[in-house]
Amino acid sequence: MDQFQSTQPIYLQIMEMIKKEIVSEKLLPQQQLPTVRDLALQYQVNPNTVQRALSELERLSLVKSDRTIGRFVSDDLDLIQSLRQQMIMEKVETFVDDIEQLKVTQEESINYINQAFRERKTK
Amino acid sequence: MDQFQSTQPIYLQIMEMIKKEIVSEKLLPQQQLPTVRDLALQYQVNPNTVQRALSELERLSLVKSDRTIGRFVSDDLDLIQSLRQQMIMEKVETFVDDIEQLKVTQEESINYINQAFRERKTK
DNA sequence: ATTATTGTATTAAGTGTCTAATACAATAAT
DNA sequence: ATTATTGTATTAGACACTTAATACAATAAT
Repeated sequence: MDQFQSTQPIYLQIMEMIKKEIVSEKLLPQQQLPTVRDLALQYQVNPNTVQRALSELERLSLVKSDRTIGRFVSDDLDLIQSLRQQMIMEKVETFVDDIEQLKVTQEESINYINQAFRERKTK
Repeated sequence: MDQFQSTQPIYLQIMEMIKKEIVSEKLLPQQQLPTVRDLALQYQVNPNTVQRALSELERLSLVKSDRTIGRFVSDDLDLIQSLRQQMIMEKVETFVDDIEQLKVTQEESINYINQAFRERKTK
């Protein structure tokens, strides 16, 4: 489970992974997260690195920690929903930026996207 | 012109920028690049950082340097073409990965993409 | 021949990330 | 009451990236 790319800080990559799990409801509102130590084992990184990712998520109010009980996903549905929308738009804008710089037209882009989705459904 | 994001090494970001300029023919085959020192001024970074980006590009055979003359874009059209295709596919796959993790459907994705293109054309 | 310009190399210092080891604080579980 | 488990904090060291300052090598321009 060495899933990290070397060019981006690991704590940011962990943040992003957990954010995705929250907005896609793999982690539900109020659900308890694994402990810092367990996540560190799971991700094969130092507990401090997980701690850093989690405190950033706490800064965004996406998780709350009760000392000695554990950490829980926020129950603020509006916050989660608006974060999801924001993440979607950011991915879309970045993609269209990139693809335009590569001189790919709108029609070609759509074809590529459809093709990629098609390939995923077959496997 | 402080266009760099802090979480990715600058030399990689410069590499990516120049690669995009080559595959999109803003830099033509055999065209001379600015000097290391000029690029450093232009990007507002240390010459060593530019040097690192350029020697990576040289490792990929995308540029060649003639000592004391300067650096030139490769004239290998096949290489450039296949790099472009590879970059496109990588952006597409990454986008579809991300968007699926955000629980966005194929149809919704297409709508978002079309919308983003539409907005660009009006401004 | 001399000078200027090119790419290249080296050394030192500063910063951020990550790990390791350890400890503390609060409280649920026993 | 005691113990175990939770989040949190601290200190030290290793490593990669970046900057700064400087120098060298090769050759085009003069």
